Parts: sequence; structure tokens; C-alpha cells
Amino acid sequence: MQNRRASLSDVAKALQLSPSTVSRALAGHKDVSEATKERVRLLADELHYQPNQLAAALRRGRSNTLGVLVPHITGHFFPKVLDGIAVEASKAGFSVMIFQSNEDSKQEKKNIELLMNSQVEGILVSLANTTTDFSHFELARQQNVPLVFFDRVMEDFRGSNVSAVILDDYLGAYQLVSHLIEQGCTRIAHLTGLRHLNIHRNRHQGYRDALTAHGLEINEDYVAQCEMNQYGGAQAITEMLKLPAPPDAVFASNDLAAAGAMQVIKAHGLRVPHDVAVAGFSNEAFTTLTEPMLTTVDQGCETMGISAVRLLQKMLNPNPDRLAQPRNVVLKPKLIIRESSLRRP
Amino acid sequence: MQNRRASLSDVAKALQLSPSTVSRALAGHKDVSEATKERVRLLADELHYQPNQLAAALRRGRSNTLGVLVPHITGHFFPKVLDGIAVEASKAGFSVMIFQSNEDSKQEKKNIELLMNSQVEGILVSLANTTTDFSHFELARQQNVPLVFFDRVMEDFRGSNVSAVILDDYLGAYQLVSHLIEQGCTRIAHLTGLRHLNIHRNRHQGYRDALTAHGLEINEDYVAQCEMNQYGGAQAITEMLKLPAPPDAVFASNDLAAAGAMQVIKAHGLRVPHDVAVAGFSNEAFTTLTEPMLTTVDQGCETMGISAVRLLQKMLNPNPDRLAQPRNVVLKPKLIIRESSLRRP
DNA sequence: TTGAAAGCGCTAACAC
DNA sequence: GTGTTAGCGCTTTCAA
Repeated sequence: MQNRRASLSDVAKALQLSPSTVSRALAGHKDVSEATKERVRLLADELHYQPNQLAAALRRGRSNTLGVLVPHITGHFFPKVLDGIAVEASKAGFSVMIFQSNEDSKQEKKNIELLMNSQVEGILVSLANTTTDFSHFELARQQNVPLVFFDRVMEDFRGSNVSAVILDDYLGAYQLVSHLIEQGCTRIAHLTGLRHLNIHRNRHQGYRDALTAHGLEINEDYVAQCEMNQYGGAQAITEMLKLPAPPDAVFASNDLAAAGAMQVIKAHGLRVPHDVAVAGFSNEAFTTLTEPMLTTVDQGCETMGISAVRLLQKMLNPNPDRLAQPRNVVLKPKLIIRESSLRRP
Repeated sequence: MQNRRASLSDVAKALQLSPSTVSRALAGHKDVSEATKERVRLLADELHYQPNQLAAALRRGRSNTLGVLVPHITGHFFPKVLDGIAVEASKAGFSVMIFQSNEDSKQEKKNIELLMNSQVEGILVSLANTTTDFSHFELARQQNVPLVFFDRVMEDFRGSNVSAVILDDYLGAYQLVSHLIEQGCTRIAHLTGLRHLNIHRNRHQGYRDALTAHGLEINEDYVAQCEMNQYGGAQAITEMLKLPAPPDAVFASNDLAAAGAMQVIKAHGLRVPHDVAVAGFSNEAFTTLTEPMLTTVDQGCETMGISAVRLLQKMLNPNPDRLAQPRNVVLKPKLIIRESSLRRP
């Protein structure tokens, strides 16, 4: 039953034409007669002819495929960004090959190699949180395959064919903490993730600077590094509530940790936001389902995906007149104020 | 700066060997001398040689790539399944090419063609909810590319190279509704999605049969078709609460709709679960963050992805002795009972 | 307007 | 053990 697929030359033979003419006809080349084009199209349809991309790509040296490498494919953030990437890539006629590193630097290296072997025309990548050695990206650089980092970026990169899209995490955190201060909070805690990742480092710095700018002291007792999930947030806040002067606000670097903390706070009989205000980061879907609804920072995830693809396109088609070097894009976060932090309505 | 990548014959030339020997050496073929292998490996490393998959695939007639087509890449369910697929595919040495149909049948068709053109060795697909015409899948069937449907399946398919992985949605719904009845609920509402999709039809049937089996009448006033999101659930329940005898339990075909309904119920001053019990379907992450926590049905999403890939592998390597025809896999759901439905602790 | 020929980079028969 | 040869299916000069 092995129904071999029809090839270009099958179509050519049946029509007593040469493969080249058929190729041109299907490509819509203008110097093929309308009559021939029509004959070709008709038979191609009938035979369910589908061009072999592999062969075309090999010949052309262009695969029309983009590679994407994310730490994981689950959760809220990455799927949204992937959505943006997929939509924008599709518009530009690219297929997308997706891999996940599972936060493992070894996997990341392997996946970069796989993508390179698949002759992708560019790679969009968000780093695994274990990655501290970046040599595997040299491969892409050397072979001149454009690289766009998004969200979790390699900060000390340099070179002509690397760029990045990030959110202004610092600004988001700064605004959020300023908001908490304006609500009358003075003992503001911060639950942070691994700080060798730019996102967490920047959010933390935004926290510190907002406090300082408003004349508040930084108390290291109010800063905890924890797993950025429900359980981690719960654990961290449990400790802090034992302090002689427990925090009157919690800013967690992501929403899950914030939600976990909020549950513990309420379980202690404390009211949110009146005793302790709570805020997260990411604007996940569930933030309107907690009680009270969670104040957070929206990251414009799809925008990030779209920007990344557009940046890549610019790198693939460099504008010759103005010196359109790869640039870095910094997206603006958006503060989403909800009940969990609103003490003064 | 265009650093052309090193090819097999570059390595061969530099070593005064033939390309075939180099190819065999790198493939670990046993009839190449250890000495040669070593020389080859060393130089390949040094030149950062990366095999061109496109060329290899074209030559071999095997692309080592699987195609995946999902309605959308966001939300809870599909990313989880994709995770399972990605992990299992990677184990088997496959790369994965992912497309989303955006619930649009036209897109679906286009994407299937794209996948076929990319010479994927098999396709995993979950249908768009607008798909009623299945002719675009004929393409794959004709060319003998195995097709595995998951979750949202084409039900009237037949043929040698199509199979499916589904959850026993009927059973999940049946068990869940039985549980509500055991909790003393008698006026159980159902919020359902478009019933031409197998998942919603089956969940609804499970609901009806559970009621009947327990001697309860089916009241169509308690059945609403709505958008399966927070807003849709909220709207639907708002109407029902106006009934002379409003429901004392709500089973929504997904968690978001359940959560939306729960918010409205509480806003009406009714207690969950004592006045109205609430249950959803899918066990999304946020179901432990609502108040009370939401009773739901776990779908084992990763398992579905893993099963789908395994099924595909069996279809690619048919077992010659026993008549290992493609089979359908039906996964068992798992009831997750939480506070939102627990009236009798 | 069409055809002939070459070749993208790799693998696999078949030789030696 | 290693080399020679042919060819996967397509595109693209170049020539007619």
C-alpha cells in the first residue's frame, strides 16, 4: 500500500515537460506560458503533489524554519510567548521547530546542536536557569545563524549576530513596590528566585531601589530566596511571619509564589490586604481567581514573541542603507492593581 | 564574516580520506579502523563539524521529525501534552515540529500540508473545534504517513494508518457526578461546550447517565452550553440562579468555567459547597488556589502525550509476528476531590 | 518559453 | 578498511 508521493519529475514526465519547467510553473515564474502553468497546476493537484521541502531547502540553502529553545513548554509564560512566536513566524512563512531544555544546560547544548543540524535560519532562545557557560552558542555565532535571546538572556554577549528581547523587569518591580509603599506599607518583603538569572536579579534591584528612593531601609530579613512556586512561597512567608515585626506586604517575583504566600497569610488569620498586602509578577490567568484577586505585573508575553521574530527577520534581511545592526528590545511592563494590594480604595 | 559551515567532504579532504569513510567513522561503523575514527572525530570537533540533517534526511528518506498540530499552544492542557510529546519524542531521537490551528479548520489544512512537505515521519494532531470536514487528513493517509489523534479525535476514521489516544471523558464525568450525588446534591447543573467535539459530548453523556443511574431526573433547565471560560461559566450560572429551584451543584466541563461560576455563586451570598457544590474538569494548576479549592478530574496530560508518541512508534515499526495494528488508547481519568464539593467530610 | 546539466551534503551499494 | 559511484528531489544557471 506504500503510496510513494508524487515528485516533481513524476509530474514532468506525465506532462512531457522538463522538471525545471514544472518547478518554474509551480513557483509562478513569469516566463512560463499561462497554458503550461495551468496544465501543471491541474496535474499537480490531481496527483496530490506536495513539494519536498527537504530537497528544496538543501538546494536553496534556506530551510524556512526557525528554531525555538525554551526552558519548558508548560506554565503560563512560555506558551504565551510561543504563541506570539508561532503566529508571527507563520506570517513570515517560517515553520517553527521547538525544543525544551528542561532547565538543563546539557540539554540546551544538545538542542542547539540539533537546531543547527536542522539548518534552521535563526534561533530564538530563553536560557535554562542552570546555564552559566555559554560556549554552545558560539556554534551559532560562528556559522552566522542569528540568535535572539528572549526573557532570560545571555548578558555578556557581544558580536554581530546576537540580540535580545527583554521585559523591563526592573521597572515593573520598581513600580509595583512604589505602589505598595503608596498604599502605606513599610515592611515590604521580597520573595526572589535564583539571582543569576537576569529577570530575578533585575526584579530584586527594582525592589531595593524603590525602597531606597522612598526613604525606607532595606532589611535583609525581609528578603528570601525560594523556589518560585506555590510551595516555595508558602514556606518562605511562614518563616517571615515568625519575625518580631513581620512584613506588612509581600512582593513575590512570580504569581505562584505570591499565591502560596497569600494562602499562608490568610491561614494565619491575617487579612489581605489590610494586614499584609500581596503582589506577584506575570499576570497569570489564575490571578483573577484568587481571593482577593492578585495585584501583579503584566509582561505582554505575546508581544515578546512577536518582537523576537521581528528582530530575527531584521537580522536575516539587514537593511543596507542605514546601519541596521541587531538591536535589543526592552518591553515595558504594565502594573495590574487588584484587591490584594489595595488598602486605600 | 560568512563562516561557511564545514561539510563532510571538507573533513574528508583535510584528512585525505573519502567522504564515505568519514561518514562511516562518525556513524561509528564497525569496519573503520579505530585510528581513523579517532582522527576523524578530532578534526570534526576542531572544525565544529555539524552534519546537515536536511541532506541526510533527503538521502535516507527519513527525517527524524514528528509533526504536531494543536488547536492552540496556550492554556493548561495542550502545553502539558506537548511536554509529554516532546520528552518522549526526544527519547526516541525525533525532533518535533509544532503548529497551531487556532481552532481554524483552514489553518489546520494548511498546517497539515506544511508538515507533509517537511517530510515528517508521523503526525500527532488534536482537532480544531471548527473541523467537520476531514479531507485534509486524506493526504497523510494516502502517503502512508501515520496519524495519531489525541484528545479531540476524528471519530469516523477508518484505515490502516490512523489511531487515537483519548481520555475516558465519559467515565470521568460519570464518576464526578456520582460523587456529587453521594454528597447529597439532587439538582445538578452542567455547563458544557460545543457538543460536536467528542470530549464535550462524552462528558455530557456521563453526566446524564450518572443522574439516571441514581434515579434522578434530567432537567434541561440545568444544562447550559456556554463558552468554556471564566466569563462563560459566570454568565451561565447567573441565569440558572434565577430559576425557582436553582441548582445545588454545578459540574462544568472545564475548570475555568467552574471557577467563573463559583465566583458568581459566592457573590450571591451562597456558600460553596454547602449551598452549591462546584466541580470542574482538567485539574488545572489554579484549582488549588481558588477558595474553596476546586474538585476536578485529572486528565494525565503528559501521559496522553507519551502514549501518543509510543503509538506512533508502533505504527512506524510494525511488529511483524503479531498483527500489531494501530490501536486506540483510552486513558483513565482520576477524580480529584477537594473542598468545593465536600459537604460530608 | 523551455530543456539540459549541475550540484546542495549526505549515505549506501558495490568494488577493491 | 577504504574508495568509487550514484542519487535522494529540488532549483538554477546557461544554452537553445
